Amino acid sequence: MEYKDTLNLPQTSFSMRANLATKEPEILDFWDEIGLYQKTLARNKGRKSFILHDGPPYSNGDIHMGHALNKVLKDMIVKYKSLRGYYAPYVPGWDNHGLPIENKVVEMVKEENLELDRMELRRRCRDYAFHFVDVQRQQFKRLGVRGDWENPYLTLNNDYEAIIVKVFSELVAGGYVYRGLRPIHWCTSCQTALAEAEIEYEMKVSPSIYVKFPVKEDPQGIFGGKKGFILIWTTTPWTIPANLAIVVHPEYDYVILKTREEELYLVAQELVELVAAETHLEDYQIVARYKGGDLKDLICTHPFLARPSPVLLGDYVTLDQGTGCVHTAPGHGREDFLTGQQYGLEILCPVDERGIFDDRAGQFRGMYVEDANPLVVEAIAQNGLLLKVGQVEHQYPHCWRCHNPVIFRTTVQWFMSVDHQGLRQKALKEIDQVEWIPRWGRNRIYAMVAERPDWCLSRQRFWGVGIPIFYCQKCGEPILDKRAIECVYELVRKEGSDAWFTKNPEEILPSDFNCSSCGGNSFRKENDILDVWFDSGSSHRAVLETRPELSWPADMYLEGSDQHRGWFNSSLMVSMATRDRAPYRSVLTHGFMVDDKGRKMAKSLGNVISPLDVMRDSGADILRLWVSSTDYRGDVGISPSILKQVTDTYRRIRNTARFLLGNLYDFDPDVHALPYQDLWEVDRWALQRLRRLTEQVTRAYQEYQFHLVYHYISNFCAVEMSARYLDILKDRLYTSAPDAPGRRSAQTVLFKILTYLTSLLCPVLSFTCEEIWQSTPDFQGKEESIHLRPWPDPSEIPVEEEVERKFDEIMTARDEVFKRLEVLRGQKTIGDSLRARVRLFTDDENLYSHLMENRKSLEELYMVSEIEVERELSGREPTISLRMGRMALEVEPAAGKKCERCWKYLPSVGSNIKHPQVCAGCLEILELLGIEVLTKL
RNA sequence: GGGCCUAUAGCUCAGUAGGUUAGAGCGCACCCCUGAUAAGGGUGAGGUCCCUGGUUCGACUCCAGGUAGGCCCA
Repeated sequence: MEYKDTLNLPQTSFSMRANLATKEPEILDFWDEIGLYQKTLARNKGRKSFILHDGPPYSNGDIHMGHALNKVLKDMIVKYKSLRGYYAPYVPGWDNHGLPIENKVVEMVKEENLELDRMELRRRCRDYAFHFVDVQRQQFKRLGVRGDWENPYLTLNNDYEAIIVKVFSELVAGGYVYRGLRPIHWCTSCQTALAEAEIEYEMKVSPSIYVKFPVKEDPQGIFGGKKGFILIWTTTPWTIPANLAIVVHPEYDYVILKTREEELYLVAQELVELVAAETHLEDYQIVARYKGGDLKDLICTHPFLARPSPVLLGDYVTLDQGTGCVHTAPGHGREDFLTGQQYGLEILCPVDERGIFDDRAGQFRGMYVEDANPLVVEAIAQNGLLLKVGQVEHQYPHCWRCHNPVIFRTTVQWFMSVDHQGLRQKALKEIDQVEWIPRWGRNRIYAMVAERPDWCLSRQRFWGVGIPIFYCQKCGEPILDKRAIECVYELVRKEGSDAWFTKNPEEILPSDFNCSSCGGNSFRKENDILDVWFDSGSSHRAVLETRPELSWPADMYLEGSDQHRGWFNSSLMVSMATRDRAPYRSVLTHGFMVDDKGRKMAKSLGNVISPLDVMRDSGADILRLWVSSTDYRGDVGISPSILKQVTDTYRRIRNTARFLLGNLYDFDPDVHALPYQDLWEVDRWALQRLRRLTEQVTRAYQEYQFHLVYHYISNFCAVEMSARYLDILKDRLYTSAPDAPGRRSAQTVLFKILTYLTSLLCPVLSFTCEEIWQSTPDFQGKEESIHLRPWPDPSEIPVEEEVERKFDEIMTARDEVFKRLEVLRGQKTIGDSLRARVRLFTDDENLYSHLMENRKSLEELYMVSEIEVERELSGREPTISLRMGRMALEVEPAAGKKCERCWKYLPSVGSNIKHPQVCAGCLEILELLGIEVLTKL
C-alpha cells in the first residue's frame, strides 16, 4: 500500500505563486463591496481619533514613485492606527490650481494653434485637473491605499475656494496683508510676468560697457584726496538711469590703479588684468589696496543724473567677470532689489509694462528700453565717463512663448507680513510644540521660518483663485474692507472662483458700497491670482474644519522633506495667523527617491522606475513591502535588483503563510484548539517567539520604523519558522494520527502564529493578508476582513522565560549537531538528517537524567532518528556547555532500516509481517486509522 | 556658496551609555532533500564601519576638516 496516503500532508488552495496583478483588483472589489473604509470607521466610532491630513499632490499626470512612497507610508500609518482601535479617517486631496497645470494646458493650446482667452484657458485647466484627479485616484486605489476616494477634497471645489477667500479676508482683517514691490522676470512683448519655469536661456548679443562713476564723497581719503572713479561693468545700459548704488564685496581686495593719464580707478584686485585688457589700459600702476569693507563710506555721483550713488556691501558679488564693483538698480534685479531693501533705497523702476520709460527716466521718457541703450551710452560718453563700449554674446533669459529677451522689472504685488503681530516669533515658538519625525525636521523648518521673507501672494497668472481685492476707480486705493471681501466669499462659495473673473464689481459689491478713502463708487478688480501655496496652506481650514469626520488640528502631516519650505511652512503661517497654533501635532518627513547608487531619479539618468509598471508586473504588495523595507528618513533607493530582493522576501513570507494554512486544513479552532497548559513545550516555545515578535513589531509601528517591521518579520519567517519550528514540526504534523493531541497542539500554535502574523503584516501587505485571511479556517466571530480584526495582544501569551532559556541552549546544541551532520554529509555517509543518530555523553548526573527525560523530544528537535544518552564521557572532550553541565556529542549513521511511512531509520522496522517496511510507532497509528495490521511477531 | 540630511558585507538594515574576534536576513558558493517542490534544510565565504586628523588607555560610536550623494535655498 501507499503509506503516503495515511499521512496528513498539507492541503490548501492558497497558491504558492502570488499572481498579484490579477488577485489584487479582485480584493479591491471585495473591499468596495463590503464598504471596508466605512466599516473601519464604524468599528472605532466614538474612540480616540487619529487624523492624518493628506497633503494634496498636483493633479497633473500619472503618479510616480515619490507619490507611491508617500501614499503607502500614510496608508500604513492609518491602517496601523485603525487596527489599534483609533478612529482614523483618511480624506485624500488634490491641488488643482497652479503653474504645472497651467503650463501643460498652455502648451497644448499652443500646439493646437489656438488663441484662447482667460476664461477658456481656465475651463481647460479645470478639465485637465479633473481628468488627472480621476487618473491618480485609480492609481492610488490600486496601490491599496484606503480612504474616502469617492469624496476627496479638491482645491478647485467651490467650498474650498471660498475658504481660501475667507482665510485671505481674515489675514486682511488681521492687518497681515500689504502691497509691496518686487522684481520679477517680465516679457515686454507678451506684457506678462514670467515664472522661473517659463524662462529659456538663449544666446543674445548685448552691449558691454565700462563706466566710470566719479567719487563725490571720500571721507576716509581712500583716493588720497584726489579725484577718483569707481569702475562698473554692465550689459544692460538701459538700467543705468535706475542706478542707485554700487555694491562691493566686503571681503574682497580692491585696488586703486593710476592710469597713464593720471586717473584713479577702483576695481577688484583679482580683476585688474582682465579689466585692463578689456579696456586697453596700459602703463597703469597700483597705488593703493583696500578691503571691500573699507569702501563703505564712498559716495559717487550718477554718470548723468544729478543723484548720488553710494557704495554698499553685498556678499553676492563675484569675481568671474566685470570689475567687482556692481552697478545696482533695485528696480531691475533680484539682488539689486534685496540690497535696496536692506539699505532703504527707493525701488526705482521707471519702466512700464510695455518696456517704455516713464517720466522718472528723464531724457529717455517714452523710449523702449532696448532702443534706449545707445542713447544711454551716448549720455555717459558725453560726460566723459565711458571707459569702453563693446559687444558681448552671452546666455540671457528669454520668454518661452515669444522668445524675446525678458527684463527684470519691479511690480506691485500683495504680501503677507511674517512679522506683523509677532507672527514669526509665535511661529518659531510653536515649532517646538510640534513633534518632528525625524527630530532634525525641527531645525530645518525653524531656520526657514526664522529667515523667510514676507510671503508674496500675487501671481500674474490665470489658473487660480483671484486675489479678492477691489480698487477705487477714482482714487486708485485698494479696498481692504472686510465687507467687500465677504461679498467675494459668498460669490465664490455659490459659483466658484470663475465668477470673480466674469462678474463686474457692481455685480459683486452691494450697490451702496463706497470707497472709504474718497467715497468713490466705481471699482475695478485685482487681476492677479493667489500663490498656489496659499491654496494648500489653507487646507487645514478648508478640510479639517469642515468635514464632520475630521478635526482640527491634525495629528499628523506626512510629506517629503522638501515640504519644510512648502506645505509645512505655508500651513503653519496661515494657521498661526488665523488660529494661533500649528495645524499639526506631529510632522513626519521622508527622503527622496534615488537609485541603487544613491543618485536621484531622472529621465536623463535612465534610472526611473514607474510604480505603475511595478504594480502591473509584480503587484502593489511588492511595492508596499519595498516601502516598508526602506529607512525613509534618508533618501530611499529603488532599482530592479532592490525590487528583486523585496520579491524574494515576499515569497518567503507568502510560503510561510502557505505552510501554516496547509497544515490547518482539518483544524477547527473552535473544536480542536488546546488550552495553553496542554501544549507541548516546543509549541509553547514557539509562542514565546511569537510573543517577542509581536512586541517588537508593535513597538516598531508605534515609532513609525517600518523597516524594522520588515526585518523582524522576514527574520521570523526565515529563521524562527522555516528553519526551526516548522521544520521540526513536519514529522509530528504529517505522521501523527489526525486527532492526536501532539498534532492538535502544533495546530493550535500554528493557527495563532498565522492569525498574529496576518495582522502584524496587514498594514504593509494589505492585499496578501486579506487573501490569507480568506483562506484561514473559520471560527466563531471571525471578522469579515483582516482589516477589521483587532491588533494582536501579546499578553495573551503567558511569559515563560525558563522555556525561552532552555530552548536557547537546545538551539545552540542543535547548531552543533548540524555541523557534525554536515561533516558526514560531506563524506556521503548520510543524506538527510534522519539517516543519523546522535549520541550524547555526560558525566553530570543531573544533565544525564534531564537528557534521558527529553530524549524523545530532542529527536524531534534535532530531526534525527534516534538519540542515545550515555552516563560517561569515555575520554571525549565535553565541547558543549549547558547551564546544567557539560556534554560531548557524536553523530553516526542510524541503526535499522528506513520506515517507509515516517522515513526514520529504526530497529523496529521489519518486525511486522504484514507491514515489514514500517516502524512500530507508525504501526500503532495505522491500527488507529483502522488499517489491518494482523499479527505481530 | 549657505541650511538640513545621509554614508556599516553585493543588497536591505541592526549596532545598546565609547570597551574582546562589528551582527542579522537576503543574495552568493557548495552540499542535502524530493511528503512546503517554480518549495524546504544545512554549511560556508563576504567588512579599509566613506576619507583625513584630533580627544581617549581604547573610537563604527565623540570632535574638527574633507569626499560623495540627496532636499531646500542663493
